[in-house]
Amino acid sequence: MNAGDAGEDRAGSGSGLRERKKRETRTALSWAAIRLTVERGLANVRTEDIAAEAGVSPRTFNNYFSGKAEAVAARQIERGRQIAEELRARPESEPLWEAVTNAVLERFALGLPTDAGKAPDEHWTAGVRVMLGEPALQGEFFKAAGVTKAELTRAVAERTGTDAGREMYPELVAAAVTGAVTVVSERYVAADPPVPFEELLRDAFGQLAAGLPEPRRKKGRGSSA
Amino acid sequence: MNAGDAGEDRAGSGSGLRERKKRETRTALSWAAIRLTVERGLANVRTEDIAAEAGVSPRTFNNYFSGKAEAVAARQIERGRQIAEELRARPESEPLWEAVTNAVLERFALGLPTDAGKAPDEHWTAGVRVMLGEPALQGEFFKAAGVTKAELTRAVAERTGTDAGREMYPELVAAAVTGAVTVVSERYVAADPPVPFEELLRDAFGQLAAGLPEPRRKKGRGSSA
DNA sequence: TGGAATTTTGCGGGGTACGAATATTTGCGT
DNA sequence: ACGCAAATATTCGTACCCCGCAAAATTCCA
Repeated sequence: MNAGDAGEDRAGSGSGLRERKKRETRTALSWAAIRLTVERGLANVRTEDIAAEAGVSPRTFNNYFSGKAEAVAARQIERGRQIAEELRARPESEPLWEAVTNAVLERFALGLPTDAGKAPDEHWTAGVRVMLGEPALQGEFFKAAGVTKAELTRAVAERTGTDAGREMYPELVAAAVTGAVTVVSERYVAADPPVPFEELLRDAFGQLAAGLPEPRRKKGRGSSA
Repeated sequence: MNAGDAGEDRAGSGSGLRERKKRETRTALSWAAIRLTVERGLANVRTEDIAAEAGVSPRTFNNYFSGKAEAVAARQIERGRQIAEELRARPESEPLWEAVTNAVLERFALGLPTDAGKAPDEHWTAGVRVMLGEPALQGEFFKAAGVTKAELTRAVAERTGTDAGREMYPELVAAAVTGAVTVVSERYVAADPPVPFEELLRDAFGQLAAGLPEPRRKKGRGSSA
């Protein structure tokens, strides 16, 4: 195998020194890529810098990631994977929407400034907003969402006893959920008078579960949430 | 302005010679990129080849597109734009879901082999399937879907008289729709006993509009759609 | 402990993206 | 019709990126 290859590289698989080091290097590289990008902007970060930051040779960087963008997005993929994992772990008794909501809240909304007492660090969050807007990264972010969708599809299929190969249902749910989470996250980050993540999420999922009913507007006013 | 820049470059804007030539060059480049990629695979296409195919200098290619991937995806973006446009053009009387369904069918399902009498050309369609799977392109494809989502968001907001800045509703609808269309397209392309596009689409939208109800499975079998 | 499996690394080559300067084409006023 | 100004295309040069290859270093396990 060639280091970062797609083999059974899953986060918690092997326990040998080898596997652990590989995972550590991978995380270190991804983390370095993120930090440098937030601080200087993607264009001013060379792969060489990232490698140096993680303490490996430049060539090794490309053994793990095919490019800067992929390295930055690796974190999001990991988070998505954890959400799917959490969904599988929810008790069978929970209705699907409740389980999904809880899974997202459990694994996604952790460590967010409004919810935790972290130091928001204006400089950092501003940089993050810039990073999320980088055109060269958005493709990879969407791609990450695609991976998450795939994992959620499997989890939903399992949970509802549906055959994802035959029915569209699990994939439709997964697509709607990832889409909604994306929307919610953007709103959450951009909200100027900050809004609790959970509130936005429940609102969004509520609309989805209700079939996205068209808000009948009376005369001139839009209805308020 | 520098050729392919983001200015008011919209498909049907200016009518001068300048604007037209620009649009023609752009389409020629995108089309060339697609054709060569389908025939040889993305890795065996140099930007130089694409430029040559379109009859411009290599440097000019990069004045229009930031890379091969973007050039290939340009077509999809255009299609998405047309769907949003069609949605705006649907009569106000149509309920939202119906209007969306019609808009998609009108502008998306055109020229599909099963529906039209085109020559399927096995060689070509096989190449297309390969292209759609190219990892280096998927990011850009997702990005294209993102652009479409944005356009749909505006169209839905207009149509339902909702303020997309305040309410999540239009964006949620747009996200769910683009997600569903993606799922449907994949199924349609992969279906071995071919299935009509319209059938899949109505099924998917039906489930969305119904709130994606969890199919209560009885004992051992999944329910059929 | 010793060899097998795996990973890291340096090197080299083919390409890509883009800034700057220059040439060319188009739009438009007179 | 002419010629100037603006927009666009081209040429050239540079920095960087991605990856194949094969040698060196590390880890595994019997």
